[in-house]
This record gives sequence, structure tokens and C-alpha cells, in this order.
Amino acid sequence: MSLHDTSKSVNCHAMSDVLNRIGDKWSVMVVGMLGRNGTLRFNELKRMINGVSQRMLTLTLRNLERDGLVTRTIYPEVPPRVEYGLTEMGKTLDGPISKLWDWSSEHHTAIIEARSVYDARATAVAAAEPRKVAYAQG
Amino acid sequence: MSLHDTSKSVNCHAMSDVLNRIGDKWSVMVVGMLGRNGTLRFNELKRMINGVSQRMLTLTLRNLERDGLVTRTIYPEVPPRVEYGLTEMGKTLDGPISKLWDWSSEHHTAIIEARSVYDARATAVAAAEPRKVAYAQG
DNA sequence: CAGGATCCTCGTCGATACTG
DNA sequence: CAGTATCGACGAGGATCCTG
Repeated sequence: MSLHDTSKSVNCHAMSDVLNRIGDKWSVMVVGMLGRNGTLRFNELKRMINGVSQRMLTLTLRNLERDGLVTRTIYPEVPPRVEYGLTEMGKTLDGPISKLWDWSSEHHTAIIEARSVYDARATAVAAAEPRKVAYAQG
Repeated sequence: MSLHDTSKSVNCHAMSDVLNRIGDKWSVMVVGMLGRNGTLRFNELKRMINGVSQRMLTLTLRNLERDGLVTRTIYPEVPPRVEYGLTEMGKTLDGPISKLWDWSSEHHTAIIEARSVYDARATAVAAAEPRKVAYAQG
């Protein structure tokens, strides 16, 4: 088949590295938001992303900027204004992320359901098996 | 434009929830591997994934199973044999993940480069600005 | 408004040892 | 082989306060 262990290792490394950034929840959010809205200010992002702390948003943006995915434009005004946008590379990432996004909203319900099924079964099994305790105490 | 804040919030929630699972490095790896190879045993996955601990692989597989993305088949033999595969929903996830995978290997180099550029600039700025210290100490 | 600095907590993960 | 159980270390991340 099409599986070469060597190339697999290399891809694995690249994925591993890239995933450390883009696999991050907030990064995906930021790229998604910027991909949809073009350009946003710090507090606009903060409001839209819902749950992100100021610290995390700052760090996320810095990392994305460092990786060449996000541009940071400072307007020397008062009050200060900083706008964030996607670089060309960032825009190419928006494609895959959108796919992921679509997948999420499409299958979210199914996942929630699968979880409750799994949990119900797990609980049932746990309840049906107090034997361990009985033996241990007997 | 096509941005509705309300639907955004909902999607944000769904993404947030889903990303907690699939945004996880190991989960992506596992789904990727299973997507490519069809079905794999525990230690096969462990060997292929390169760096995952036995504990993390177990947890990852349990979570994926719980979310209805991975099947777990136990063969009552000795020595024990357990095979993992993707569910139908899991297979649909393999698409988006493959996109991400491809993107990773395609842009990995550019990212590494962007980082070193950024770091070089950051270092230069830090070196060019000992004024703070000078003022503070003067 | 946009962030830097700090503290502190909670969860994550790896290592290890044991089981069926 | 395929796990479970436990512990300890570490770092991510939130809360808070402060600056330009």
C-alpha cells in the first residue's frame, strides 16, 4: 500500500510540530475569525472568541505572527489601534481549518450523542460489576 | 457579509467542544494512521505514532471511542488482541484531517523559516533597547 | 485600547509498577 | 499483548494589577 514508514516519520515530525500550533484551540479560532472577517482588532477578536483570556489571546496572536500566519499592524494613534489579519500563508491555512469547522458543526450533535451512549454503557457496566469489591472484602 | 454573531456563537461552542478532542495532537495522529491503514492493533499504533506514551495512547483511543469516532474490537484470544478502526463518522473526519496533514508538510519549512526571522528580529530589538535598563539604573 | 508582568492553580502527561 | 492504577513534575492557562 501507500505507507512508507520513513516518509511517515518525517510527516509525523512536521505534523507534530505544526499541530503544536494549529492544533491549539485558540489558534484555530483566531485563524477562523480572521479568515471570515478579513481584519480585526484585538478586542474585537477577544469579544468574538468567547472565553479566551486576554493573556491567551495575546500569546496566540504572537505565536501566529511568529509562524508567519498572521500580520500585526500598529496604528500610532491615541487610543492605540492594532489590527490583525492573515498573511498569504495564513489564508491558505484557512481552507483546511474551514473544513474542520464545517465538520465540527456538522457532527457535533452526533458526538454529543455518542458520548452519552458511551457513558450510559460505562455506568451500567460499573454498576453491574461490584464483584471485585465483594471478593476483595469477602 | 456572511457573519452572523449569533450563529457564530453557536459554531464557536461546537468548534470549542470538538477541538478539545480533535485539536489534540495524539487524536489527530491516531485518526490519521487509522485512516491510512484501515485497522491497527494497540502496539502497532504505539510504534507508528512515535513519542506517544502507552498511557496517552490508551486515553486518546478511549476518548475517540467515546466520541464515536473509533471502533474497538476485542478478540478473546491469548495473547489478547485488540484492533482499532475508524467508524463511519471517523472516516468523514479523516478528510479534513488529511487536508491539515497535507498543509503541514507543505508549509512546514516556511513556518520554520518565519520563526527564525521573527526570532532574529526580536533578538535584535532586545539588543538595541537596553535603554530601559539604563534609565532604570541611571 | 492593547498589552506586559506576576502569581497561583489545576490539569496534563510521563514514568513506573501491576494485572488478566 | 493490552491495558489499569498511582504518583510526581511540569506547564498551560486564568485572574489580577499595571503601563503607554
